[in-house]
Amino acid sequence: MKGQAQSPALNGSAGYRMRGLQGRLIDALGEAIVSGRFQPGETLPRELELMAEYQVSRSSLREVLKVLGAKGLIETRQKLGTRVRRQDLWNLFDADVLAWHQRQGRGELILQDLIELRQVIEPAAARLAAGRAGMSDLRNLERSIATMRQSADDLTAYAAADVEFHMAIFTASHNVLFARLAHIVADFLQISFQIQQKALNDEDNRILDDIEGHQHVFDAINRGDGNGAAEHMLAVILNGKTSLFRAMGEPADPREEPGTSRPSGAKQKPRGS
Amino acid sequence: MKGQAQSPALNGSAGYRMRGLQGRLIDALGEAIVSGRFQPGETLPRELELMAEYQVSRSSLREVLKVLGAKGLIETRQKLGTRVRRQDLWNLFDADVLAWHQRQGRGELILQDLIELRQVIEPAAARLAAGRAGMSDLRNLERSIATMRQSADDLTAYAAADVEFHMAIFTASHNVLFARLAHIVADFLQISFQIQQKALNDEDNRILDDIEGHQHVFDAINRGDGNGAAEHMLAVILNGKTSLFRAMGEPADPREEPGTSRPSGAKQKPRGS
DNA sequence: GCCCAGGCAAAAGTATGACGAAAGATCGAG
DNA sequence: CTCGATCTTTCGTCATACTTTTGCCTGGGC
Repeated sequence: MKGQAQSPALNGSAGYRMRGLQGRLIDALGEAIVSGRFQPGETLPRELELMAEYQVSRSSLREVLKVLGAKGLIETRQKLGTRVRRQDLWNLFDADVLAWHQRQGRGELILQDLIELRQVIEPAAARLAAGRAGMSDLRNLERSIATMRQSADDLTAYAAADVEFHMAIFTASHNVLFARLAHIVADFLQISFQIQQKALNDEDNRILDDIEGHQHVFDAINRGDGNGAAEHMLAVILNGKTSLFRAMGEPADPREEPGTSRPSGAKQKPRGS
Repeated sequence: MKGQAQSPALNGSAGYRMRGLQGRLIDALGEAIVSGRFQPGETLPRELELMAEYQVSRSSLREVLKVLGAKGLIETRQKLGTRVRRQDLWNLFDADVLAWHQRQGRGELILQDLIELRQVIEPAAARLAAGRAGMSDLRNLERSIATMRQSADDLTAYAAADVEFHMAIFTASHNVLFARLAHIVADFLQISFQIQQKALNDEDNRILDDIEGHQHVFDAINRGDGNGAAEHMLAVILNGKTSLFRAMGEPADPREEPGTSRPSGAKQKPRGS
């Protein structure tokens, strides 16, 4: 399970299989919606047309639409048809929705928002962990760091151990909502590693710093030092952030324009194909 | 309650309608799973049996199962049947899943975890808002506070305005992930208000303090003071937390918190000078 | 005795056609 | 011009049949 394929759609987070007719259709339609091919507010083709376009039966199509509806992407009502919902209603904390964004241009935007979230969440999780970690939590953390040390030359193994460490922190926080975020962060980390793999190769002494950073987090948790744990965790994330941005060849500059709402401007797209 | 006018969490967040046969079945099965009637790892009855038990056709049942699968509750594979997934794979950031927890005993547990999350997220969102809020954001915030002031005697209107304020903060952070959390927090706040309605009635001078707290948050954002915004937001949340716990007649903190018996705002991120 | 290949069967996956229900659109009565 | 009954479109639900996947069992080979 640990070494699951790095297939683009990080499966394992959704309760359905990505393979098969329906799975592919979920993927295709989800990505089409996220990509903006179907804009929010727009009503996408009726069931009959979709059946024809994607060559599936009504049952399969409807099950697909139900899934997308459960993820908050669409909303379907009788007589009105199926409409794409406002973007802030999409369930962004869903691995699939995240992955669809990832495969579009917006991926990097989400990535930055995710980093901001991590900067806030993970120090807090570490702080909680410092006060609540049990024996098994500490053992998991220790083991992850040990694996990181041992596999400083094997980047794949290193990445896996790193992911394990961060997930163990969330688990040790004993807060189910934080624990849920762990999986989101884990997916994020896997994407990050894919991006910065080359950068890490270039200067792998950074890995040693990284390990030390993780060690400091663990030490703080181990002695119940919540503030210390939070601080060191923040440092770890910020380090990862800078090296990630370097690998992306992007300025570590956050967004500059907060997205001015343009009421007009969007000319109506013609219906049909 | 059947009143769907402002039925809190249930509809509005999911892309499907809660009414109708399927909606009811989604609700019933989801709640049954969350309640533990079907334990994680356990495989629930096959489609034929479920059809018989709930008196629905196979198509409807399968669409229901697809929804629950999309929310991460279950996982269905050929030949094996439908299994309940590990709890940490459930999509807790889904309004329905949260509502199902709410309707069980676990509701209060989640409530506490949610408060912890808010203590971390909302100050951060306020901090971001201080740096990014645009004109329309500030106007929305101002309007919410004004409405709060005007409706200090009408608790329902007050609650609505309060929710609006917190959502406006998230929006002003211009981070889509935070914006997504806004809806979760909004649902939480509505539940909170239902619980503490009587408590607020008892001593409604607390409302005035509450308003002042919100005003301070706005002022800080308005002058671009990130740290100030974060601190005041934390204060607002902690105030709400204590009054909520008082209303629930529960001990304020069953769990041990790491040295935050008196949560001083001093642990904020150190900012250069 | 262990292991792998192949077939069996059970359950989900897919397809089709029909009817029911909701809700926007239309048009006539007042 | 307003109101409301009716119409019509589209999703909601149902029933049934067929296909595909996959766990499991059987049996032969090493």
